[in-house]
Amino acid sequence: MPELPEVQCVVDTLKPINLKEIEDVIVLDKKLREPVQNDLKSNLKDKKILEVQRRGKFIIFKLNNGFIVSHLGMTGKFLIQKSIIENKFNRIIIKFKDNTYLIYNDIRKFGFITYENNMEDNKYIKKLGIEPLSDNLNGEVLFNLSRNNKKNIKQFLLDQSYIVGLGNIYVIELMYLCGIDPLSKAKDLTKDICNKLSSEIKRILTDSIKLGGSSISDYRDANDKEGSFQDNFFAYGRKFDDKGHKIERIKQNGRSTYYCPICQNNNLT
DNA sequence: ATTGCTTCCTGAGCGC
DNA sequence: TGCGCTCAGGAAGCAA
Repeated sequence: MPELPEVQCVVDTLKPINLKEIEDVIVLDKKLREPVQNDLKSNLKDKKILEVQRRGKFIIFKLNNGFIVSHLGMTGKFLIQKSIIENKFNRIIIKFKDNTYLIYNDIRKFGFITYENNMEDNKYIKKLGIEPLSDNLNGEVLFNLSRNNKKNIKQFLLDQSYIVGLGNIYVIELMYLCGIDPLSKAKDLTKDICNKLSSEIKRILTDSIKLGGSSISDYRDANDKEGSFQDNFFAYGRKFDDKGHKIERIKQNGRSTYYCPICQNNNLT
């Protein structure tokens, strides 16, 4: 579900919890992707939230002592509430000393929250690749990363150890925008396509963040507000593109790919 | 070392 | 109305 823009919008809307102190943690369901730690409550009690950051699709809450690391999976949400709004998918409730709440709500339970004493060598974070909105990503870096890479291009872009933050939707959109045949291999990318891809990655992610991300069904920010970037999709979920070309839908590695066989042929026009 | 299939979980939407 | 099927912003874990 949430890809980089959605996670960034959650992080941005979590700003009001900065400097709040945790009074209590109520675990309603321990069976998340990463089972809720037995000592989560004791580790979080009396801690102060200093800052909320994003790394890839992970959310990192920096505390005065230690960190919370979280991933939203497909349907995870963080919601700031003045009083608890009952919902059967609320999984963890963090109560602050000012009597406001941070709710972790997750229908499918593919997300998680863990407490970490330090972030050095964190098993999730240490595997992550380049932040696409940083200067560390450019066409040349992308070209070098994809050399000799036999993965198909979609798998390559989805792999969080190369570039972080892209998920199924944005990869589909990017391949459409750059005229990339989804059946081609990463090593088939030319320098020109890598340059184009790099700039389109930055543009589409930035544009989506401005529009509050994409809400397909479940995604909401910490204020329970929807994004609107889904109105700007060129390929994902469409039957025809803007040119009237039929959009084909195929399965790649178990996930849907929408693409235009006419336009997506790896030739820059 | 890679590739690709299955798994975790719940709900929506479809055809019959 | 209800059943059975497929699909859904992710990604670890496994077998081949």
